[in-house]
Amino acid sequence: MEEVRTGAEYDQSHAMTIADIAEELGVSKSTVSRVISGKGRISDETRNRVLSWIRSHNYIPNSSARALASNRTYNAAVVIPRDAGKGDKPFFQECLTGLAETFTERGYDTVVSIVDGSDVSSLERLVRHRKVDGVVLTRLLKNDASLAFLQGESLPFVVLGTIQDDTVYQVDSDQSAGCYDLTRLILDSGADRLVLLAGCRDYEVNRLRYEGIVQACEGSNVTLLSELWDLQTVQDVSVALEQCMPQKPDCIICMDDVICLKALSWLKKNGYSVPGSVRVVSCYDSEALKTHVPPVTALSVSAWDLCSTAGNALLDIIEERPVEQKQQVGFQVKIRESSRVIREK
Amino acid sequence: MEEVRTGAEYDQSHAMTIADIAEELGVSKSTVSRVISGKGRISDETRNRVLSWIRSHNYIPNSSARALASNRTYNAAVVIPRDAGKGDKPFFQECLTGLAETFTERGYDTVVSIVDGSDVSSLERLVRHRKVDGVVLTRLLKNDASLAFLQGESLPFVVLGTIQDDTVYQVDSDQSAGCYDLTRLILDSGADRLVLLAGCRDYEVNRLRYEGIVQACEGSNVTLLSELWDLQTVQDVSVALEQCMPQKPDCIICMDDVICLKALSWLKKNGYSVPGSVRVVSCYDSEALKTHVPPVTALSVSAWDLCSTAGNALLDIIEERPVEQKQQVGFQVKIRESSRVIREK
DNA sequence: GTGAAAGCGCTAACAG
DNA sequence: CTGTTAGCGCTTTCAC
Repeated sequence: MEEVRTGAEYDQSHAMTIADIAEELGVSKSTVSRVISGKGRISDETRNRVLSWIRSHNYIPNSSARALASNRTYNAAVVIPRDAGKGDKPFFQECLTGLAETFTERGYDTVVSIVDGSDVSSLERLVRHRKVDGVVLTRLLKNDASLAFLQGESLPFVVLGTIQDDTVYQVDSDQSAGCYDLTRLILDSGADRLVLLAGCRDYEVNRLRYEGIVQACEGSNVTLLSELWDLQTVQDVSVALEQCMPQKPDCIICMDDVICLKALSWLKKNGYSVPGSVRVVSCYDSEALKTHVPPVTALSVSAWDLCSTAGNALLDIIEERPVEQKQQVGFQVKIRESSRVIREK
Repeated sequence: MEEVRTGAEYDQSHAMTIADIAEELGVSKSTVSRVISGKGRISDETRNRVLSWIRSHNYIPNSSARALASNRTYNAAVVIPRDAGKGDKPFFQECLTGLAETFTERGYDTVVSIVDGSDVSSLERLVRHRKVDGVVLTRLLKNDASLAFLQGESLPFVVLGTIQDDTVYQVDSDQSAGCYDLTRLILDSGADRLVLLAGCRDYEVNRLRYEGIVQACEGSNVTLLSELWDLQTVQDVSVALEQCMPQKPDCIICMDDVICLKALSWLKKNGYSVPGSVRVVSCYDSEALKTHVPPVTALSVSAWDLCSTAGNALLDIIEERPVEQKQQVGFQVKIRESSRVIREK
């Protein structure tokens, strides 16, 4: 039974095919194909014979052939912004890991596409070459080029984040609600002189966070002392703080962990203690904030939840299962030292 | 010329094929195939006719078909440890970005495989399904399971890191030499009471760093006051420091940025100033170290150099160009505040 | 339940 | 230089 190909099993170039299996087992190729795909009726006996042969010979089908014939690659793409290297590092890392894991579990492999601002050529190639069955976008800009491109193609995709257009599948934590809660927490504990240190206005996520913050403030008839936008560099943050610290804020709201860390570093250098002279909170949690001295109060969303939801949604769309257009995952306000009330007002 | 398929160009399911092109242009499929692949002789006229048709119709070949026929997927895999989420984050992120960029430039797409310790099943599937033409491993453990698996397959691969076996393609910075230089620097500026805070003994890279450190010490007839290994958690590092600070070291060598940050945090909490009461250096640089207060002296290797070298090496192997078995990229000792000499001895 | 046969879209000898 | 002819390995009607 095995004399013909002995030893050849280890040679990639002479890998077995369903034809080999069919021949050895005295059945037809289609029969073998059927038991592999699980489609069509097969007698238990035949199925078992084929399956056990496959297992014992460690057969794995050639996916290019399968892709060509079935028009399905069993690959899914995840799009990562090139500048993930700066800034929100852990988040995209976790996204990638989480998505890859979800895909793997369901028999798909993960292709990455790094896009740089509006240059989505790598994504374009991937999609046009039909190398993937679907795409998940891990971040959304205003006028997002990847989004625009994908909307023009007829390929399933889901975005991590929130977007007005409800023809696109999206999963997000409720950023507004989260920031609302976080801000409420601050306000309720007596703060009323708030400043906001924010990042790039182009990010949809920042808009949503802002919305939540402002809503909470309005609810308490508080207005932000200052709001500084488009903070990128250490320099930017320093300038922003120099500008707003004279206003004697009692709490600084940072829109993400990166800005927050820069702010904390400036505060320390300039002799402000946290939370003694000013309290600090962040709308995005990270390891660094957690281990900071003092630990920083922050809004925490589980990238893993986000990704497993998004990944499964994508595969469901691909496999034509029903999927909700808009899904949300939970968030948590992690209350830590940096927002402690030192002196009651 | 376009009347037949008007509008169909936007429909993935009716994408054009070389057969369509051949027909419309009155040439044969192989002619079209030849101009696309650039193989074989074609008259300039024919080539231009085909090329301009392709461009104006925005034709892109179907890669599954190409893969099946040519036995080449134009995909390359990068293997990332699952626990990249904890610890060395930026490094793997940069690796992925760097490799993806290199691959893209040369017409390949990037497939990721997250492996979890010795569970390399996702890599196995990828390789056995023949979904990639080659693999780069971004980290090496002692008895690395991915390595072992790949050595059994006849698929090109290159590893980031150093390994004894010189049948495997490898690219690395000279970790030993780098750590040697770093340690020398410390010793030459008068330190002689050194302690080492180290991570997992299983990492080849840690062994190499250790080697360099020890060599430098021997050159100066200094022995490490203590060396603490397998430090993972904040807790581990605290215990380690509680144990070695009573020995009054004048410099703490941390094997990587993660350990270093934990150490710095402990030192601060426990009233030690850096570099005042003790100097601190790290064998691996990171953004956090650079922006730390004070900035930390560290050995810096450019993940980007590493990756572009490794990525190109892999593709060269795949495309059967000559490649050196072992390549090294440079490193730099970034001298910063944390190792400043406060009181000359 | 199973088999025969016709592709999927591209590549690669082999002729001319 | 270009066309003809087989496939690559799997899926998928359509018969039996």
